[in-house]
Amino acid sequence: MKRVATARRDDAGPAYVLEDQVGHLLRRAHQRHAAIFQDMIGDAQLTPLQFAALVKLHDLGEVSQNELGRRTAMDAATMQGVIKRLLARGLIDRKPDAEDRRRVVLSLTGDGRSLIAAAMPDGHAISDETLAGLDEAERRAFLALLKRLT
Amino acid sequence: MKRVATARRDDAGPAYVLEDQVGHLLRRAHQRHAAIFQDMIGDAQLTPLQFAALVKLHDLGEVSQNELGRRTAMDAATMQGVIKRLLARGLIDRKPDAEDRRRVVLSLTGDGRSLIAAAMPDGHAISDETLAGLDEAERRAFLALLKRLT
DNA sequence: GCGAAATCGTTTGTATACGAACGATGGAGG
DNA sequence: CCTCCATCGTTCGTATACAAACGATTTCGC
Repeated sequence: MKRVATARRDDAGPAYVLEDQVGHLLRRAHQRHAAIFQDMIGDAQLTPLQFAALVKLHDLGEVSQNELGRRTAMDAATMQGVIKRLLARGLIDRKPDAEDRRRVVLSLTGDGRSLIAAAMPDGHAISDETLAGLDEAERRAFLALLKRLT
Repeated sequence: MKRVATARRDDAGPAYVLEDQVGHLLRRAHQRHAAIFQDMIGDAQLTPLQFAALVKLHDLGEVSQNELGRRTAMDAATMQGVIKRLLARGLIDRKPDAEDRRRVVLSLTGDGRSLIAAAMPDGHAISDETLAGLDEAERRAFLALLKRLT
């Protein structure tokens, strides 16, 4: 008897189909989200990471650079670049921490505060559009499972 | 009556919670997968994209550079770098296409073929470990939903 | 045929992503 | 007090990721 499902493969293991691998699918879904983000973020001209950093600064008020990195899942080296660009655009402030001289304290400027407040609805629309193919129940199920993979 | 769930927010829209956004979750899941990949790929010293390119070349035999990019979801500029590094390691060959002088034809070398054959089981193990938190039914449901987001 | 449009591969510039190493500082323990 | 260790922010090197523009080539429309 020949196996039907695996056709002409004689080895024991299942075939490695790139399109079925979770890593490949995660990468493609992330690509699509980034494209949607860029299309829908509008005038703000923010990248997903810059948006995330501003949102967290909006939530937290003042926070050290490394702590902001942990809250937004960026490592210290990546944080450098993101912070540098937000500083250059005058969206955030930076001052030394009085109690720990290793640290710097980050916070939003007035420009940063109004820009992220205006962009917040876009953030919701972007998440919505990314999940456009799924109905409400499927979205809840997908997000719950996705959270367990982090 | 005050709303309980939204506490002190007076606006109409839902709060923007970074940790609940699909883009942020996709990014973190992809980060975790990349870390697992690096841990488990072993001696082969391949990145996820290099692995994907070799797998597709293994499946297809000969293919143009742009076509390989489409099959692996890489744009032409990204492809450049990946192909350059695989060429430098002697894992792939490159020759002009006789019928279309714009194209180059890519294929695996003997080294490339044996390396990807040896690494294929690692690919399965990496996908398995990435999904470690989910049972069989959850994995199927998650992958089916994830495919619909690409 | 022939001019326009599309495709192929390349290069440049910007922005993640992260390992590794670094100097400066802070905290813990003897 | 003083040494060891951890943490903070920085820099360097490598590898995606993609927009944009480019020259060379092919195909399409008429």
